[in-house]
Amino acid sequence: MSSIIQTIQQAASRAMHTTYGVEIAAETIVIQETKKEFDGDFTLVVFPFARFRLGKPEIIGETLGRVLVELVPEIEDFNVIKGFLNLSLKADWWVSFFANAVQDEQYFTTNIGEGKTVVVEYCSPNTNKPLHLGHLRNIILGYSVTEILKANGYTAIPTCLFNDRGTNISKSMYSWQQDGNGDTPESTGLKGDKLVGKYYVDYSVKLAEEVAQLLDTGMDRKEAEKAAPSSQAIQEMLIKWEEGDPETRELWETMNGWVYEAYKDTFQRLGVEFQQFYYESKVYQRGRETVQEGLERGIFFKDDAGSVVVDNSDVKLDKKVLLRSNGTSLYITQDLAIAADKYNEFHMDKSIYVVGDEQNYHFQVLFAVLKKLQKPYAEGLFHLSYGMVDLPSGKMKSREGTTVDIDDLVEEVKQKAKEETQRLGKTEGMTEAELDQLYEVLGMGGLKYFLAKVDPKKRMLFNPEESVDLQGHTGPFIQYSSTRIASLVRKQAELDLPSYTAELALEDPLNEGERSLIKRLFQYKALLQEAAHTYNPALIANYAYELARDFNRFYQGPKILQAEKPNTSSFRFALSAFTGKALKEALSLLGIAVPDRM
RNA sequence: AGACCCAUAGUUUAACGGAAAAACGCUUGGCUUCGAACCAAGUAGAUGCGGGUUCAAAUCCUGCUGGGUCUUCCA
Repeated sequence: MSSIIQTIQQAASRAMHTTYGVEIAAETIVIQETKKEFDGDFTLVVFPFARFRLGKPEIIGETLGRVLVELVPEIEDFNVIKGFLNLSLKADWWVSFFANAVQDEQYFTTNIGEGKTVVVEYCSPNTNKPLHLGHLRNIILGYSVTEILKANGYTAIPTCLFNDRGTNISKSMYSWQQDGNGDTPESTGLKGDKLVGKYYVDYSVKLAEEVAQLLDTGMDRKEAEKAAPSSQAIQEMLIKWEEGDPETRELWETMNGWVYEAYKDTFQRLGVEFQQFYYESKVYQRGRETVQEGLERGIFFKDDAGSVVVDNSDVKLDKKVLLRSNGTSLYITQDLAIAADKYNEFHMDKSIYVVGDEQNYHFQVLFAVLKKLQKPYAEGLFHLSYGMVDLPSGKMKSREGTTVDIDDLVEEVKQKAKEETQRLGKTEGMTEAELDQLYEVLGMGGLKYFLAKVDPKKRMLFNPEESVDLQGHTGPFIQYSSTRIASLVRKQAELDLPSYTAELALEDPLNEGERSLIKRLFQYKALLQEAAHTYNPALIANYAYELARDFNRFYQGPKILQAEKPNTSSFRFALSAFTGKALKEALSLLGIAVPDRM
């Protein structure tokens, strides 16, 4: 069934042909939602027709409007303002649209991705510190994109890469060796990632001191950074690790183990689950094979120093080293191997990397290299790049320990949700366990929503005060609308209303609140598709807010369950219940749950 | 030095090349209740600056200014 919008486009195209004799492809005709300060449901933009020199847009609009009313039975009326032709559909059409939607079990899904597989890599931390606010934005994006793709019929596979070896973890290991006194998460009561992160910060502090001393002796900065004892120690440790030195490997396993254990908790609390994990330590060697292959095929070359290099100047990028002169691999080397691993395992059509925009260049290079190698998956690669999260105090730096830890943050918002809930006192009769669950859902909802509502590519400011706001354009606002609906559902069960069916005769005309709400629900599918095409969860987040606002207006209007006519009550109730489903669906795409009461 | 990204109300954010929209804040009004974490009303802008393309530019092109990132045999 073609949508009403396509119907109008096609009719308009025909009308322009018969009345003016001009050919305009239906799909090029712009139809948009009518702005709320004007009368109408959809607006056809007439300005572009001006190029046919047919006269004033107003006149064309009038003429076209008259023809469309004749041609399209769903259209009831029209008005023209400048070059905008506003069309109103018959109320009956909206009513029957809604009746169909209610019966449609597939209403909140599409099948545009059927038969296609997408691998989504996200989170991907260095295993030397706790996950922080930046990761949280990443996780919400990655999780949501995965869910949005699934809702559109794609097979979406969430994966996570652990950068589990190299200098970062070595710094924590070295510092622990020096000053750790055999501390463990158990002995200190610290979560494993925090303990390891503490030593990482300690290391940086110590290194800075050493460098400062060397600078005093007149050494220049670069030299000093290299010559510092701690720095030297890391180089040794890296070599020992590569050589498989048992003691080093054991410490590495142990400390990473602490971190994984802690991450598991955090992932669970956030509700994310990965289908596949990749470990830098397992693949970093294998990237070399790909590099070798490129070298043999003459796509890469060896420079004077003996390192393997690719020249990307043909695609407006620089030269890039792919393998060090000593034969060891680089960050990009391992990404070559992982890309291949993903393809071998999943034969995906698309592969998405959710990574911060500071790595834009890296991914340009990576994708360019894979294209040169003519890999079958090269065309489906996409870097979902997002902006950094800033704090009012400035940029987060994990080396300086100025990050906002996810676990701490969640506790903080949960506490705020608790205070607000208690202040409002609407939770009588709930058990301690239920209350705790509720605070968690609300706090998490507020936090996730705050991060999800901003366009991914934009840098965003995280103000701890505002982000845990519970009023206005927030997660709890939407959750609140949902609990109102849940409450209606409970009440309705006690009433004896006629059940809602498509045949139920409406005895009252559709009012403004009802109509706006149905129109908003009408947008769901198109929006879900757009979110999948643009990999943009913010579209869903903002839609959910608008839907909740429309519902609240409707709710504040004439009574739902106690309308004068029972059939009207049934209809309004069905509209509420369906809105509740839509809110729940939309929020679930963002990993946000809805409570029954709050 | 070069490349890329960003700049919208006091603040945080929206807006397929098509009528600049919300929230927070501030000022009011609405609970003898289908839940006031709500609703309604008021308040605020020549979309950083200058050109250009277009019937139409916050959006595209271009030159500035300001902020950020990258261009390392770091990850």
